Amino acid sequence: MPELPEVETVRTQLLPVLKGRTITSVEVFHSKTIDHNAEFANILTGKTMSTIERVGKLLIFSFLHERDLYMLAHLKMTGQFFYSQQQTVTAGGGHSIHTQDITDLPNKHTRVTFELDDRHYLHFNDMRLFGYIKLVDEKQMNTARKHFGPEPIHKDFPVEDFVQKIRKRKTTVKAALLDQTLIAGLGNIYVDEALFKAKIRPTRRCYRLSKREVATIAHQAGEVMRQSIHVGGTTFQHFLNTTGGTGNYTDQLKVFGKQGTLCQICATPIQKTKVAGRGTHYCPHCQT
DNA sequence: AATTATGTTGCGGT
DNA sequence: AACCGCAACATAAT
Repeated sequence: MPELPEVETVRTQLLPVLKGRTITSVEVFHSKTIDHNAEFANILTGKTMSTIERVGKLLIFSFLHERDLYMLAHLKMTGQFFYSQQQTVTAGGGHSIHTQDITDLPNKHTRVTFELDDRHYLHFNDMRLFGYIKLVDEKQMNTARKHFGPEPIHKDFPVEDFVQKIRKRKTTVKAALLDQTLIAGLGNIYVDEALFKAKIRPTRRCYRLSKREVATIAHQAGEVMRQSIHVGGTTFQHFLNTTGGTGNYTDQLKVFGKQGTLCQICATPIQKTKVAGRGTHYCPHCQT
């Protein structure tokens, strides 16, 4: 499940290898992925990549000398970008369970392949077809940006404003933290991890949280995502980075997927329940 | 072999 | 405006 740290990992891997590269051809294997845009390949062919930005879990690609064309990419649940070299000789297969053999691309889950002018390819794989890559103009790009609230990894995250907004909500704190317009970048994994570090139960009602508790949640959300970015994100089920490797934050998860194991702080078994319609993990002793 | 859980986002309805 | 439930999908597990 790519959340902010995983998408940022992809962005920082792609930027140096794609910047300045010209797209020489585009192959679309599944039309839904590109929003059924018949001109997708035509428009991109010959375009030179420049910046890659990330807002929440959304990637925004821009192109040299193109002020009114942007490519938005969302991985949703199972989207993956893979960067591979053109094959000149047949390579032997890898045997790892989790990592993808990058020489075996495109494969049955590849939805779009971009051919680059330096004998490399960029592949977009997406098993469940929720992800998308779409071309938009500047106005649409700015509209997409406005959808996202502030990011807790940012130094000037507006804590006071966040406290005010959160405390107006009637839902559980878990539901609020998943709302990308309120705070951007958290998904199911990092919400559970942040709430564990903040010692707050996911079922707590927003309006019953103290100002200090809300500020702590924002702080811990930033901490957990910054630390995850530092080690290349979390691979829980599907996430792989652009070279097919896994994220190393998986080893540092305290509650997500840890139901039945003992809390590292108090040795109480970690519980799993459903909150806000989502699988939710917490320590019943540490989190109150 | 049919059913269920998985998780992000956007939409319709309250 | 806030909130809820569900749809969009494919696959593994039951």
